[in-house]
Amino acid sequence: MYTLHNMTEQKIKLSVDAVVFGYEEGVISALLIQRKYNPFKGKWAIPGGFVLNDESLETAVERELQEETGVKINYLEQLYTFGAVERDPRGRVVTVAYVGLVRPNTFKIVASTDAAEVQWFTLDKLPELSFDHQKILDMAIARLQAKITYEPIGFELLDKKFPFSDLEKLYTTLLGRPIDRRNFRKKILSLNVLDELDEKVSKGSGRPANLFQFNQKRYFELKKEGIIFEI
Amino acid sequence: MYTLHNMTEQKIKLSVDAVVFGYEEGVISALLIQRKYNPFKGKWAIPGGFVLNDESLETAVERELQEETGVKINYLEQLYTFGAVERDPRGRVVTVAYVGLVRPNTFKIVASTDAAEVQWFTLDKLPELSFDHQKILDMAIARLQAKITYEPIGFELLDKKFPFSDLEKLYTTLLGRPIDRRNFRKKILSLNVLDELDEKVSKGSGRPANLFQFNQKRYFELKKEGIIFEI
DNA sequence: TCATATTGTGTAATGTATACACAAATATAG
DNA sequence: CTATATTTGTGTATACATTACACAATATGA
Repeated sequence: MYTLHNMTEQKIKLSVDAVVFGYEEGVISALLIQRKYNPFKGKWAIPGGFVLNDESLETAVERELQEETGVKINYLEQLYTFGAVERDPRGRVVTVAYVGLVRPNTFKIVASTDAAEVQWFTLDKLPELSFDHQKILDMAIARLQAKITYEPIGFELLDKKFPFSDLEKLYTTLLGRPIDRRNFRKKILSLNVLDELDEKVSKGSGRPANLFQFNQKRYFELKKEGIIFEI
Repeated sequence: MYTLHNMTEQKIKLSVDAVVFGYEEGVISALLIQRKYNPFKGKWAIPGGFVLNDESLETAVERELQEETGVKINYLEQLYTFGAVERDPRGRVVTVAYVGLVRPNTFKIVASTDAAEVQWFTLDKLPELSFDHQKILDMAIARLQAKITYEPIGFELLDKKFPFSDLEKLYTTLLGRPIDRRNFRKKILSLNVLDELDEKVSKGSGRPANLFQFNQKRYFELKKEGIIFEI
């Protein structure tokens, strides 16, 4: 243990990184930047950067995402802190990793500051990543897959109003296995967190679908009563 | 985003803290230290300290625990990273918090370095804590309660060989609600991760109990096959 | 208007969780 | 030594939840 005054020799830098997931038309993607500078110049990485002295970790993540990619994050949660001694060739850098969810269709991604390029990569076609970012991304995927079964975070990836089939397709994709449509619908509706709207939408052929909307207020009420979301 | 060379102005210190739980005779306790120096001199806190430049976060936790309390940790997992700007009056300190489980009867706790005192506190009689440590402890309790229902970490708090009633009492305590003995036993045994030994133990009056032992190897095999532990 | 595509819906069978009571083996008190 | 108290060990019936499964309704496009 050291008191702070004789800890001036601590040379550890603190950064934040965010694995940002987006979903569109049955495909999950992660947002990556191409590094403009060394180390790993030209290689892909998850967006992130160093924390400023007077900003919280969450603020840092949001600022970096804004700066590097133009993304406006919809849902953000801390994932894990990676502190292996040799994870950054520049020196000791500990990074607090986050998972973010966004609706890709609500904005345009634009590379800036230290990102040469920003791009969505579908999870089955990821490029080689810098640092230990593959490990971080793997953990983020695992977290997302686990979490959608016990927290209603899937809605953060869909439009505010969505047909039930979108939700079903999202879960099929995320869980990587088929879902029985009838049972899934029954279960989700029995959770009482979806409002069925008086609007229909038809995409191409087939019977038009009713639109639904996640009722977050109702969810928090139920959560307070100890009623849990589980799929 | 900043590159490392112009980040020499980052003044953030990184520490680790550990909420260490122990269990004995139906009671869960947390290990706390009494601070020897300011800030919060004389007040209780969870053990921890600053990370050295060339050690991993886990190494730092184990070192600090050893230095301050003499504890040999049995199970350690990262909990959350706390980075609020004003959480430490000395300046910006971000801390990576861990949860540790130990068997209190396997060693003697001893205060040293910056701990004036080390003591086990049962969870219903916790003292006022320094910094944001109450928040950390609350989160640690929540994590422990949640985790014992889907990972076999309860065994880390018991003796290697234990009667079934110990396990049952542990779960009753942790979950804070009564458990049906027969159903609990059925469920745990059906998970196939306990070896029933040919040893009996009798504590006071009553029929002597058979001893059981957690078979970690078997657990990992089952986990690899995707068979999950759930209570 | 016919074929094709997608949404919307109920029931039976299976599996899982819960509720519940008494005999066996020991210690202790009389 | 016997009776009583204490703790362990065990099975079955019921309620509840999950799963499997098929066809009608409503649209588009040829």
